[in-house]
Amino acid sequence: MVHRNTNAVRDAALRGAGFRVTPQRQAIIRVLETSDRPLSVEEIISRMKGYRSGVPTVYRNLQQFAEHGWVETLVGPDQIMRFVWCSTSKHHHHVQCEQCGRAVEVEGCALKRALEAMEAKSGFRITRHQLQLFGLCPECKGE
Amino acid sequence: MVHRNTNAVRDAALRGAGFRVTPQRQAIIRVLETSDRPLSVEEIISRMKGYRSGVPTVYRNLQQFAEHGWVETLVGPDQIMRFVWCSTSKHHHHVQCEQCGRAVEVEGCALKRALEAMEAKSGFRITRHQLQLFGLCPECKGE
DNA sequence: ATGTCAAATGGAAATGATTTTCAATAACGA
DNA sequence: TCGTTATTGAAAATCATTTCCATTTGACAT
Repeated sequence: MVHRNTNAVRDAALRGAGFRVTPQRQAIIRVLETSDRPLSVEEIISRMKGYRSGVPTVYRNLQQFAEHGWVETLVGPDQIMRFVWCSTSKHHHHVQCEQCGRAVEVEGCALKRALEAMEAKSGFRITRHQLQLFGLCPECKGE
Repeated sequence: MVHRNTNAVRDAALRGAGFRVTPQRQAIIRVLETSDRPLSVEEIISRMKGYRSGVPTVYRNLQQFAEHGWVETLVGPDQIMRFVWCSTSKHHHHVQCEQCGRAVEVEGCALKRALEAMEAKSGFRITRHQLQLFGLCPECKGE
């Protein structure tokens, strides 16, 4: 029930954005939505059940999804692109656990005041920012 | 006078960190110190006066400098590594102008309060963060 | 000065993630 | 059902970064 409904919502979103509904796209979204951490293309493909997309297809779709604000693309020091599904299209950030790798969204953005201070200091008008947070998740910090 | 003094300071810093003083290292540092924006390895090499380093040498040194906190490595969506010289080893951020590309350091970090709010929301203990700021520099926002 | 030796360099080759090409396939409106 | 057009994916290309390794060089001791 829930599952079927989720799929319907997803397909409607795809169509609404002008996408055709293909099993590849569905599979990519399904994997990202159920992942608790950012995934590389390789990881996305290996986690697909029942359907295996080609590499270029996954890259292409992720790029398109990113343009729609559905996924965020993260490039760490290892130079590998990783992708997180964004449940909200509102401005938000991700915190990732340095121990277990799990990442969660932090909705909203508490940076307003800080950005104003930095604008004053630098003389720049700050129009865009990207914040990556790392730390310990509730479980990992517990021990 | 000033120039000679700057060189002496730089060489002393290199020796102090256990590096040998080579013309390549001096050239890399000189280019980064006098750049008003992050540079790729290709750009660093093409800006060297009088001395041209090999590509692997530049990468190796930049990595070492980054480990010492002398440079910050930025990887943008174009997947190319760019490097900025950090005049201070204290925590700071960089704002880059989206129009002209110029980047400046914003010393200090006004995020303390914001990070506490995000810790409360997420349940994570935030230990590290990376903030990239973009906007318009004083000149470019003027028109 | 000179010798010694580990650190440093750099050309060439390797690596490997991402992108391009293009022919085949499939979604979807008519 | 059919035709149009987006989408897919295997293979090849791209290209920034890294590795290899033979050669050079900085720094210290003699």
